[in-house]
Amino acid sequence: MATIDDVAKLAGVSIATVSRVFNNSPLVSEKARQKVLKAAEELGYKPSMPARSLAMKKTNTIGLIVPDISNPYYAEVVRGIEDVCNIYKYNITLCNADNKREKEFQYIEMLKNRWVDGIIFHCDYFSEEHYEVFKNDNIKVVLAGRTTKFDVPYVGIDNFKAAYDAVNYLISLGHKRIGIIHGPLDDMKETIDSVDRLKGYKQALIDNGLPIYDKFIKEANFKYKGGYNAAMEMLKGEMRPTAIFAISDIMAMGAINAVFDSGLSCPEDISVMGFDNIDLSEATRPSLTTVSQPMYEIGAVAARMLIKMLNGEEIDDYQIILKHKIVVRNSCISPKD
Amino acid sequence: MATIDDVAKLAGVSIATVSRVFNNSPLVSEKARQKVLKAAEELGYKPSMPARSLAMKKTNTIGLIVPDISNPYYAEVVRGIEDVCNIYKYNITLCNADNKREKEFQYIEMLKNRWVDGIIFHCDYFSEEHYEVFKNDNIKVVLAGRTTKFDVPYVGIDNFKAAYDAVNYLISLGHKRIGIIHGPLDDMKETIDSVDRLKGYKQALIDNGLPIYDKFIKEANFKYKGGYNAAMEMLKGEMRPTAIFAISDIMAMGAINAVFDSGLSCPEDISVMGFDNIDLSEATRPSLTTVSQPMYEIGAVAARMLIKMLNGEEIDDYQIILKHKIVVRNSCISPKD
DNA sequence: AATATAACTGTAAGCGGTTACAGTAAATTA
DNA sequence: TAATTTACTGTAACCGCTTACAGTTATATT
Repeated sequence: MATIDDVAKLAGVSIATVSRVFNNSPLVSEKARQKVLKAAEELGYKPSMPARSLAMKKTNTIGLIVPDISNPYYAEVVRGIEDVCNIYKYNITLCNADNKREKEFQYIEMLKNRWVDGIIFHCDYFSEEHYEVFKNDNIKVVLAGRTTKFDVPYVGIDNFKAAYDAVNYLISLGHKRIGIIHGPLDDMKETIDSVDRLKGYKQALIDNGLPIYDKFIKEANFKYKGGYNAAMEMLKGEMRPTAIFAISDIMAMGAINAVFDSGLSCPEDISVMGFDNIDLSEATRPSLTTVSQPMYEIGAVAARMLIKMLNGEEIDDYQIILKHKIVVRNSCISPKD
Repeated sequence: MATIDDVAKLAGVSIATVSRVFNNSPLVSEKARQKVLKAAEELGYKPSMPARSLAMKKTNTIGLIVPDISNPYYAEVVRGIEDVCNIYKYNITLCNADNKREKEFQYIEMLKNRWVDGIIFHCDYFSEEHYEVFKNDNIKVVLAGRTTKFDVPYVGIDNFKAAYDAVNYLISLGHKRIGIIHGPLDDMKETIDSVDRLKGYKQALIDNGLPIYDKFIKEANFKYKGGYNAAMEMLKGEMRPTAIFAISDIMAMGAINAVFDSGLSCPEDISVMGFDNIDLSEATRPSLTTVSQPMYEIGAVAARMLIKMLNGEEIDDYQIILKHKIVVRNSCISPKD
């Protein structure tokens, strides 16, 4: 590969001039600029990023840590991130940490050694430990899809409110016995999706003067099968709910099929509501009424914010809550009784 | 951040020794090694990748170009890639090219300037132009999920054979009127998924002495709605197929719902077969009989091959065809008549 | 015409590492 | 004990770029 020296020699100028041309410095005469451009063209020269990074202490790269890219939810977020990074000439280094603390820190360490300009971090739970690491190493970071009590920039949604609204919607339809299928709760740490959504669910019931039945609260693993099994159990026995709120669409799909396999029909006997509004939620039968999360926007806005931070631009708000909304389709109707 | 000089000073050795320690050179005394390690520990020193990359002309980074990460199919492939890259201490730079030639070349150029050690390339159609670019720039590349007639390493599946097997399966069930919903054909270029699968479909019919009806061949866009519309049209009018083969699961889901919305039932009236075996294909009702593509393995094997190439290791086979298989579920049964 | 200014241009010192090569001290060998 | 070998260690050049600073022209000013 041609280097800056080759170009300088061929163009008959110094390497400083070549560098200036490629950095759009105004300190170059038009004549010199043309000579350099011509020489570069001839040699197929493009500046080497690693060399430039070393000299400028800037890599134009953003590290991206997500739990699992093969999950459609994160894939959509990442797409949003990549799109805006591409616009601003940033590159993305992708890391799958599987929500494992150890892997996360390992990746953070590695991204640091690679001098990434900043990190977009997406995890289930942003702990104090995370906070400390980012703070001590002075790493520019924005949290995607998650809020936190720590002083860290983020863009996410209000999970509590979203679940609250969802359950309220079901109640407004006339439902009084509403089940929930939530995700793993760990140690009931705050600000996990599952915890917040579960809280929102409970609060909605309370605010409407409805009782909370433990039998109607089931934990699953965010997978289809998990949703299926949880719903199956919930539907066993005498008293069953008239509606089930699954906090992910995938689990909701499992729930719908569990309803059918229990000899009941959806939505006639049991309404099922999802969360996320993934592409396929309109493909189920019945199509899924769900809470829509703006996944692409979460990614795009987070990336935009980070890039602004890197450029030292003014930022109005470091903690952004994007709006969720209820998408009404066919899986929820008023109960018969 | 501490540099190698800081460590050298603190440890009372030269930077060469520090470098040797971090490169596991045997040319260091145990005493010196300990001093260096201690000093590094104390300063929190880790070698800078950009500097190292410049000196060694190796970035330990692999460029990854896919059409669209938000498509679950590619997301799964990417996960496979990332997992093995992580094992071998490689990093991934992710690029979404949307199957646009221009974006692809732009990204290739950019990855080159970043001195990535190699590229894993996933596109719909690998053209001569692509071949030339990779060849001229002497870029190490492996194609994922795609075969080609050019002399380029790849790991993919045999789309022709896969479609052939799928249609054969339907025929073995007793179907004689089988429709296909394929993807965009462009200019009928070779080695596009769609073209190969369409050919496999036709060949299976021919080999079984069945007629090919144009009416039963519909083009769609790999989306749910596209599959739905294509199936709807196919089901209109007098003569309709008894089975529909959609070359992606998503389109198959559309087809299933089109069957229902036509007042027919699946699989009793119309069998529907998919392609890919994405996670959700077991979540549909009826669950989807489909051709399984080993997406994760495609990614993992491609990454492993590229890394071997980068290490100059021996490689048995530069062109690997992974096995597909028919996954029998409930959406296909024998026709009534 | 001499001087000041503007407009470029080049030299050289980094950026943080790797590594060839030369040097030194200790251990072996003769 | 001297010579040779072994086992480290350090010096310095280099990787390809940026940029401060010191020129060097050409142009404008007095």
